[in-house]
Amino acid sequence: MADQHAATVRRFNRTYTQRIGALDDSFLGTGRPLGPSRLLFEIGLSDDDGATVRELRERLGLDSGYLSRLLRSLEADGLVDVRPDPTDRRRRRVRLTGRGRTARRRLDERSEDLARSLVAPLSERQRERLTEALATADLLVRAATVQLQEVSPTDPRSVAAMAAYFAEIGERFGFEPGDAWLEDAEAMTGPDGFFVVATSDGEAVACGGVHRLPDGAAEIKRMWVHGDWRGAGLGARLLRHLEDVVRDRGYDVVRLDTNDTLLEAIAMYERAGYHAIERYNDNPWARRWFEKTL
Amino acid sequence: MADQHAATVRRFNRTYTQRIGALDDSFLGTGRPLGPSRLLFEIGLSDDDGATVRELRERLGLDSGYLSRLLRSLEADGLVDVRPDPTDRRRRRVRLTGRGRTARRRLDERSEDLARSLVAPLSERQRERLTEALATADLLVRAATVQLQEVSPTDPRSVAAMAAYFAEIGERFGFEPGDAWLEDAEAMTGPDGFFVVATSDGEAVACGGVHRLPDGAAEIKRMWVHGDWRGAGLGARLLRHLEDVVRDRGYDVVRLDTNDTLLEAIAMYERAGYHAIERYNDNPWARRWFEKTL
DNA sequence: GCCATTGTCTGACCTTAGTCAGACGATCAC
DNA sequence: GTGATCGTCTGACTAAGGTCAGACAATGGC
Repeated sequence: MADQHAATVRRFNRTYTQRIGALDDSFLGTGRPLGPSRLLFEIGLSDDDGATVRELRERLGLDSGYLSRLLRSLEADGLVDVRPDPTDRRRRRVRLTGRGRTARRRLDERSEDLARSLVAPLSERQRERLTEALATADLLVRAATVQLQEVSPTDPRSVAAMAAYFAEIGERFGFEPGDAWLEDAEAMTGPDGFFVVATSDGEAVACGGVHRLPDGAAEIKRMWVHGDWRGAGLGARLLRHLEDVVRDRGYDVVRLDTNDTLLEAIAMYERAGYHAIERYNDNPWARRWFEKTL
Repeated sequence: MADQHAATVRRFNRTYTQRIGALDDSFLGTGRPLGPSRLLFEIGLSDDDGATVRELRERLGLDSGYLSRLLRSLEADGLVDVRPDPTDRRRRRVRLTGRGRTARRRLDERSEDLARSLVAPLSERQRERLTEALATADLLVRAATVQLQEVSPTDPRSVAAMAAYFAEIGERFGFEPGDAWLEDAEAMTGPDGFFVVATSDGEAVACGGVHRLPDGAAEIKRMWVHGDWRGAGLGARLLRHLEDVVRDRGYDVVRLDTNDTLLEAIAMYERAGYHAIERYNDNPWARRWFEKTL
């Protein structure tokens, strides 16, 4: 079974590398070599403020020296504009110039043409099947390659994730975190607590934290999955990961609370072996309480 | 609609290049750079006779000088054995040595591990969804990138395709081509006839020919699609292509015959606008006759 | 037997991609 | 204010990937 999955992935890899990869390289190479083209493409994805060099480095996974050189070549061609970030003058912000946007648009068109020419020989029904299959594969490959990492709850990624979390429950239940946020953050560090963020392309797509309850049990809090990512099994994976770390830290009981309208979350907790218990805290927003013995 | 297909393809491309492509490169690079590794891999796909240099060049799409150099480096490492082909001493046949097979196997294992590690974070159900999606995408991408080209009916690819065709109808209907094969081949060249082969990875996966009937109509013959490729729309595409060329050559009527057990073929002809007519030839194997006005 | 063609190889050459060590200014913690 | 750290850049270097023109032997067509 496992072998069959691997075999399919490998077969697909071969097909992809030969048929699309080759085309892809040629499409990006409109006069410019691949490196600069990819960079141009990536810069164009940023908002009006542009991107910092560091962001680009992470998104593209490039060496700092190499990236710097690539930027210089784009700058020499008048395609980008690099200037210090006013809030931190060590950082530099990169933005497309007018010419850069034009070049980027041309690249975009070439890429679009390429994609169209790939599906052109197919019938409409086949095209739909292919599109559906690729969309599924895309979602799952992204989900499979999400990075789970323990970071400080005050790390920008954590803050972004928790802000999204609070915005969401604020909208749904009128919940307002107030100052509790900061106190909690502190509890989720040190020897007893921790915080985990799942990132994809450097963006936080899920998070969850653990702190110690007065009676010595661990409590999972702030568990959140980005709306676009629900249904990809990310929640279950994150939960599993949190439990693994909790176990390593010597806990043997985990508790958590949730609202009774979050049916999918409740179902997931139950599938993961949690059972309902009595109210163990005074969280006004919570309606259901769960516990699991590790 | 069309834009949605292209957008999905592009989105997938981006995901693929970032997540799998990068890993893929690293996996193949076991000490050896990518080029030699891919070559090693490709040589290992051939049968015991090995592959000719030309075959490898086509399958990998490499420059002849470059390939020659790559071969030399593998040869220097004692991984392959290159010697003249006894039937045509201009050609050279490449075969893996014992060490080559070992190296190739190691590569294979790494690739397998990589594929497994990609799907590892997913649940079994997700793995199945991914596998299914990739298999579908694989088939359709292959189908979309099949090359249709007009070649002589005596070209090795044509001969291979027709041999497969005759073997198949021989098995199903006890049909024996006898000498008719050669005469027909001649009719499918020159100004009045032609022969088209569809190839994928250099292998013939479908074929079809056209010759002129005594009354001036065109007749499609030897239309065949490889068993593994049925259901991918290749037959319809080939038929459309043949019709296009037929029209260019100034014909305005096309006819063809088939056996009544080939239900799928018949359905395809009907979908393509062919209508049944009376027997117009003395082909003992035929039970149905069709015509289409272009 | 001759000439054109085919199949492969060699040498010379070029671009792209990427690494590494260190320089240098800006910022942060105290 | 100072030392540590951060963020970016520069210079020097290397390997990989690839192109092109021609050499040369084997083969096929006539």
